[in-house]
Amino acid sequence: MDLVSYFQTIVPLSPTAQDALEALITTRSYRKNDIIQEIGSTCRTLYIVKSGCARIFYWKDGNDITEHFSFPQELIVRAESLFTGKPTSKGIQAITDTELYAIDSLALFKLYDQHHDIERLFRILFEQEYVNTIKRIESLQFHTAKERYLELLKSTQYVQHIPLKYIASYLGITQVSLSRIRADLS
Amino acid sequence: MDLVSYFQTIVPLSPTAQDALEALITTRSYRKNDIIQEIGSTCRTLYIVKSGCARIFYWKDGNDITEHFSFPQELIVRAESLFTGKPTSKGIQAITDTELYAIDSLALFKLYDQHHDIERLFRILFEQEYVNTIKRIESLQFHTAKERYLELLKSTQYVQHIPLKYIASYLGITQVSLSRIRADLS
DNA sequence: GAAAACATTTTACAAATGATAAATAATCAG
DNA sequence: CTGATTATTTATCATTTGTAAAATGTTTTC
Repeated sequence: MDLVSYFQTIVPLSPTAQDALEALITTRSYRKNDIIQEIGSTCRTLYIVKSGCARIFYWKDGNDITEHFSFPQELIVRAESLFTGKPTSKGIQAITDTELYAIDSLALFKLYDQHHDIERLFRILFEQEYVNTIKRIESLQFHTAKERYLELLKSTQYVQHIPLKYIASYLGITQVSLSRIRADLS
Repeated sequence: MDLVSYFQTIVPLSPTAQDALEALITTRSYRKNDIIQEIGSTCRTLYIVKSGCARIFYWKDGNDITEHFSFPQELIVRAESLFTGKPTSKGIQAITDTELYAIDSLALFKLYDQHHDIERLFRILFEQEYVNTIKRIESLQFHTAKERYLELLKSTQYVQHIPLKYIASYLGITQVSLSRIRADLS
């Protein structure tokens, strides 16, 4: 499905809003492991996954930490930079070969002024992200690592394409620990 | 400071928007430990703390878990219910004697249609909440319990009024474990 | 296809945290 | 004020997770 059509399922958009938004959307392709946005940069582009999957990651004490995975139709944005205009110590990387829809953030924010419905659309999209993030906190706060792993497995078939080391840090545990959990399960 | 004046520091509001918003804001007082919103209810009111502090909490396996603390000038809202219209297994409780600004959510959403600037104001307020939540994930994902406790201590002086059992579950550890951490620090 | 690079599992031991119960300390209601 | 209730600390032991290093498995590159 076309991206603007998908947006229409969330908020009805006026024809001019549709056109204005359409004009901003480009498609970009990345190979497995490509860096999509560099660590330390400022977010100036919103992405939505068209195909493949990608992750938000950062370095902490010499370890590569995965903070977030995105799969088709999902946003992938370093929100703490997008909303503050400040650089972030996080980056975005393609996990598999990946196609993304890209939207320039400054151009989008200009559209907010002219098109109330576009601002509303992205308000709602980010509200949904916010709710997902709250659920993630529940999970990190009071589920065991094993429970969190099983939850992730259920969430999407794409998990099988993701290297374990990425999954381990996403779950907040070491690779060794995840390996033990997997050994226990079989 | 008056709440609408505070809002103006975030987004300029037209005089009619100011009046419309002002008309929605009421003040409510609660005594320590009062339940502000019941577990299982649907969120129909946004609150902003005027004085005191409050928490969002839920029950998990017979344990009372604190998910969030709010202090003066901060929002306290069960977002997963506000944005979905569905009931939530979370509640809101006053930790100390507390005064809240209250805004009816359905009335607010109606104002969104008439006042682009009001929708923008709350878009930005919730974007800020979203960013805070992302920071919380970083903290839960890769800081030790001791680091998370020290971080919380730094964040606000109000922490001293909060019972340890609430703090422990907020940090994702048991009360006993938090007690040990405190013993280590002195 | 073989060497090199990278990913995952296993092992052994240390440290952190959980569970339970009991001991103290602090707060509240009459 | 005093007993009752609630909150916090301490102790013990079990479990989970971390760290480091080595072994094994898989993928990539030439």
